Amino acid sequence: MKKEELQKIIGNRIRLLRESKGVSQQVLAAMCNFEKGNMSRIEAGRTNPTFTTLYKISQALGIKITDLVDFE
Amino acid sequence: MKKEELQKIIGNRIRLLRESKGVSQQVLAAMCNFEKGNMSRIEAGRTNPTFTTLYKISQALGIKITDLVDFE
DNA sequence: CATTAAGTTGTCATATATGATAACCGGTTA
DNA sequence: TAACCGGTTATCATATATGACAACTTAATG
Repeated sequence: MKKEELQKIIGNRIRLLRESKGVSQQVLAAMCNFEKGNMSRIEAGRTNPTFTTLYKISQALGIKITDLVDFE
Repeated sequence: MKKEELQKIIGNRIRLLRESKGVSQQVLAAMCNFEKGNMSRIEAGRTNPTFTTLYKISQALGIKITDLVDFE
């Protein structure tokens, strides 16, 4: 599995979960203490997030990180 | 939860899983296409691995990434 | 039409992950 | 003792994540 593909997968998963919670990128980003533009990049798969970034997002979404990375 | 703490948690988890498979850092690192020194850093919690690095490690360990990040 | 909200994109500085190399340590084994 | 193995640590160059900011688009709303 190639890097860009993985980034898209995790990005799409974050988007899916975020939308299921009915929260905007803006709000979710703020809960993670960063800007909406950065959240957009992550969801678009244009970055390879670190473990701690994924953890922050999972916390903000109110889910476990295991559920955040649960794909395939 | 602070960054360093999270890094240690994931590092310890990788070590635990690696040892349970009875494989050395050297061998696991090679399966991930990097050097043993880098695996040592990750396990020691001295780095904040990216999503793709965690994925590579989970694949090398023959487990799902959900199981790799399954802690607490 | 003007304003606002949501999202995208480009750019920047700074921090740090990655991957490699080498030196080193402790234990084991020939 | 010497050689080897598993692991640690320091250091380096390079790539890229992070976080912030601004400009832009589109859609909805006053």
